[in-house]
Parts: sequence; structure tokens; C-alpha cells
Amino acid sequence: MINRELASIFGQIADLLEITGGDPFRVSAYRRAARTIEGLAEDAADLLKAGTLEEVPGIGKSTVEKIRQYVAEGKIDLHQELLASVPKGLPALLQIPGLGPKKVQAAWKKLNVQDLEDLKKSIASGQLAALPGFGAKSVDNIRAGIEFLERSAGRTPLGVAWPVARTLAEALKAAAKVRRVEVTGSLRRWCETIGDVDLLVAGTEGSRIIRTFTSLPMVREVRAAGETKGSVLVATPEGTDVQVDVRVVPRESFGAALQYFTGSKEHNVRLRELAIRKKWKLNEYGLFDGDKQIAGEDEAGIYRKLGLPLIPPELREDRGEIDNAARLPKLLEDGDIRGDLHMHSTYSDGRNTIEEMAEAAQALGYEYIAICDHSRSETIANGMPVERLFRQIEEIRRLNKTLKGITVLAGCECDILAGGKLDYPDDVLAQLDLVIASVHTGLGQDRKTVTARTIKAMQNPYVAVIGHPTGRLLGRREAMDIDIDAVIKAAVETHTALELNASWQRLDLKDTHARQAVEAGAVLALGTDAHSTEQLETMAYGVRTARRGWVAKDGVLNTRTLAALRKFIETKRRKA
DNA sequence: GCCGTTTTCGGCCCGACTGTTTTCAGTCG
Repeated sequence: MINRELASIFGQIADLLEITGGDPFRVSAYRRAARTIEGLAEDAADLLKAGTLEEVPGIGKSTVEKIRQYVAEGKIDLHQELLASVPKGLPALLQIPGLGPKKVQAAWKKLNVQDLEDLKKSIASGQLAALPGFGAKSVDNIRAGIEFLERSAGRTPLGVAWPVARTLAEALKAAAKVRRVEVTGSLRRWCETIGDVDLLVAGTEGSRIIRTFTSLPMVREVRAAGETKGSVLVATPEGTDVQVDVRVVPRESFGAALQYFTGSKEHNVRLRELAIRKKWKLNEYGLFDGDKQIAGEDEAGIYRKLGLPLIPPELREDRGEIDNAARLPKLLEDGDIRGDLHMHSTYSDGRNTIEEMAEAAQALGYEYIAICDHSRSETIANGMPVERLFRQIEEIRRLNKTLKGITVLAGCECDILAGGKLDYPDDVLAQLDLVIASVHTGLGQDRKTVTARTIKAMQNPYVAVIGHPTGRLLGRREAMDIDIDAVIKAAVETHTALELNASWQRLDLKDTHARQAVEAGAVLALGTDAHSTEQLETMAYGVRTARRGWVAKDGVLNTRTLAALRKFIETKRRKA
């Protein structure tokens, strides 16, 4: 799959063109192409071969030709030329809040700033502030932007941002005495990481509400405070900072603002184009026919007027949700999940006993859970030797006799060893109700090796699920270089489910892979990988990620009854 | 660079805030 490489190149072309003062519309055309390619379910090289690449919206003749060159030569001329004409460290400066292409260009052309170090020096020497268009305050902002970037290391994981957002929304509601505060932005779309937290308040006294917001005790720094808009920094429990933006809008515009600030930007552009075609105007205050507001009090009304059903926030990524609005799947919901298929106990590295996990799961309304502790090679995580595994199986069988209303499945998270061999022999695996096979070591092996290893594990009749298939840790570790197309194909052929690990550090498979898997006919297994009772609640992150992948209830193994789940596992074992 | 109920040229989403400016450019979302 070359999509990720292509997306990165087209994104770089956009940045480089912007710095060199290229046509802004051309810049956004490249940005759109990058995003589109990244979201493609199929390999761009395959579409190219099939001759259908140009049919993809946002991909035109010129982009197709560039992709053709990349496939043939591994490079794109325009990209190479731009790279040669712009200092290497310059594009990264665009990430600094307060610093855009125009200012980067000025610093480069007038002061020969080539990278972050040069930029810092030009700030310290006062040279930057002396440039036309710059001043003491804008340079202060740039300095603060650099510090913010260095402190926050970019984006905030979903699981860190949601608790912060909820706390702030509640605090603001109480302090400002307002009725409605909603979380919007990428957080409402449940993106795996977010750039900032966006809150929306219904009210009329904008400056009072913004003042109240910027004086909340958890606010570390105020970056902007106007009549309707405020922006602050808040410390997260992880020790990073996250930016929180608040907008205040009148009640009659609340739906329009909710729609607008939920985004994504690309989705909104598409909606506005629909509005323009009908000779209307859409903005954060409503949908307007001339001066007359024809929708905007609620979100659904806007979509309805534009001839669309209310598109769930998780789908608003311009990945086909508008063109296919009439045929959207009925997305998976929290309540569809009947059990959690991946959790640990004190038998390996979990904090709670099997019984405690079962009780906590029952309180969440589950009908079954699978205890999947680590296998023997995983010594660092207190992996279980065979004898301990057998003791655990016995305890689970005993426990099931006394538990009412919930069934505990005896499972394990069995390591896939270097050659694709499993960490327990088949006669041991045969004793278990559910086997998840996961790669925990050798994640840096080459593509062919990691792919073959995973596929070999799938061919084992006892392996029902492949755990966290790509091995990524968000913000900390890249995914393995695994051939996901081949893994999905093998999953379908071998009747093996692919995990969607709901832990917010993993979210693996990710949204687009989940979509690709389900469209290919594979089944997903949602599991929290909980190491404590509290972590069982992170299932929501998995469900939302599945929704982002257009996944319906029937694409998920653990929406099925216990009997149907057992049958899925048995079918594969019998085939062998 | 993309696209077409303005259809092969000439548009391309829209508004708030800030700072450096005397009316607006740059940045951001």
C-alpha cells in the first residue's frame, strides 16, 4: 500500500508550495489530494492500474500523472524540485501556532531563517520583531507557540482529551450559569488524537461567558478572549498542555454552530458547496437564503434542508459520507456490545481478580467476557506458564458455576513468536474458549516477515482473533510495517477475527483499516485490553473508532450472542 | 490543481481575533 507515502508527499508539496508563495487554491488542491489518498480503502497503485484513479473526487489528471511517476520511479519531480528550493527545516515551522506561510517566508527570505534553531536565534536577537508585519506581540506569540509545541508534542490522545473536556464543560456550565455546553470539533468526531478541545456555549452575553471561561481555575494561560471566542491552555494529567477553544452563539444558531465546529473542515466545505448550488449560504450562524435564516437552530435541520440525513459526527470526514448519504450503514452502537473480548487479571499483569473483572463487566451490562492473560514468553508482563494457565482455567470453570447472568470465557493472549509459531502448543490452546494471538516482540521486522508471521498464526485453528494487528502505540510507537491488505484477506480466508483494540493508546485496527476489513468481509473483535476494572469503560473508544470505520453491528463478533460467538470459534476449529 | 445546473475558463467556504496598522493582512479553525 503506497497510500501513506503518497499522502505524505502531497502534504509536503502543499506545505512547500505555500512557503514559496504558490497559488493558495493549488495548495488546497494538494492538501485535499493528500487527505483523499490517505483515506482510500484501496491501494492507489491498484486504482492506477485499473484506470479508475481519476474517478476519485479530488484526484485529477495532474495528480494521477504524479502518482504514475511515483509508482514507476519512486519519486515525483515537483516534490524533488520544491525540496531542493526550500531549506529542509522550514516546513516544520508551519506547525508552530501563530506562524503561517507568509511569516515563515518572510523570516526565510529576509533573515535567512532555515530551521527552528535559526528561528529561535532570530527571536532572541530581536531581528524577527524588527521585520515589517512582525512586532513584539506577534513574536511573543510565536515564542509561546514554540514552547507549546515542545511541551505538548503535538496532538493529544482521545482518551486524555475527553476527561479534560467533560470536566471543563461541567465547570463552565456551573460557573457561567448557562444551559448548554457541548463538546464539538475533532473530539466529537472521536478522532484518535485531537489538536485542541472545542466547546460551544449557547448564550447571549458573550464577553461575560468568555471572561468566566478564561478565569476557570484549571486554565494555565489565556491566548485569546473576545466577544464570542476565547482560547486557553489547560494542563492534562499527562503533564502536557492542551488548547481549549470556546465559542458562544445565540440559541437560534446553536445547531449551525454545532455543525460548523464539529467539522471536519473538508466535510463542511462540501456542505457549503451544496448550499451554494442551491443559491444559499451556510455559516456558523445558520443556513441563509439571502438574509433569511432557513435552518440553524438544530443540526438536523441543516442537513435536512440540504437534502441529507443527519450524518453521524464520526463519519464527517469527507470520506464518501455525503455522496453515499442515502446508503449509510446503521452504525454500531455502545449498547450493541454484549461482551468484552480482551482483558487481563492478576494471573498475569492485571490489577484485579477474575471475579472483580466479571462483576465490573456485569455492572456494564455485559453477558460475557473473555479473560485473556499473557502467555508464558511474555515474562515482563508476568506471562503464565502452562501450569498457571491450567489453574486459571479451573478457577474460571468454578466461577461460572456461581456467577449469575454473566459468563467468563477462559482465554489467553498468546504471543506470536518470531517465526509465527504460537507460545503454547495446540493441545494447550485446545483447552481454551478463546485464543487471541498477538505480536509483542520483533515489531521492527521487515514487512514480509511480520506479515508472514501474522498470517501463519491465523492459520492455527485455535486462533480466533489477532490482537492489536498493527502494534502501534499512539504518539509513542509506529505501527509495524505490515501488509494490512494481505492480513485482511487472510482473516477472511482463515475465518479469523481481527481485533479492534479499544485502548486509547492503541485503537488498533484504526478507523480506515476497520472499514477496509469489514468491507472485505472480515469480522472485528472489540476488546478493551483492560488491566483494571476501570479500564473496561474504554470500550466507548473502540465503538467510536469502529463507527468512524463505517462499521455496523453485524461486522463485530462481540455483538453476537454467546452461543453465536462460540459457534464462530467452533467453525474454524472444525474446519481444521 | 480541480471542477462543471455559471461546464473547458474562471471560479474555488466563511468568519473571528490579533497585531500592526490607519483600513487590513495573517492566522486559525
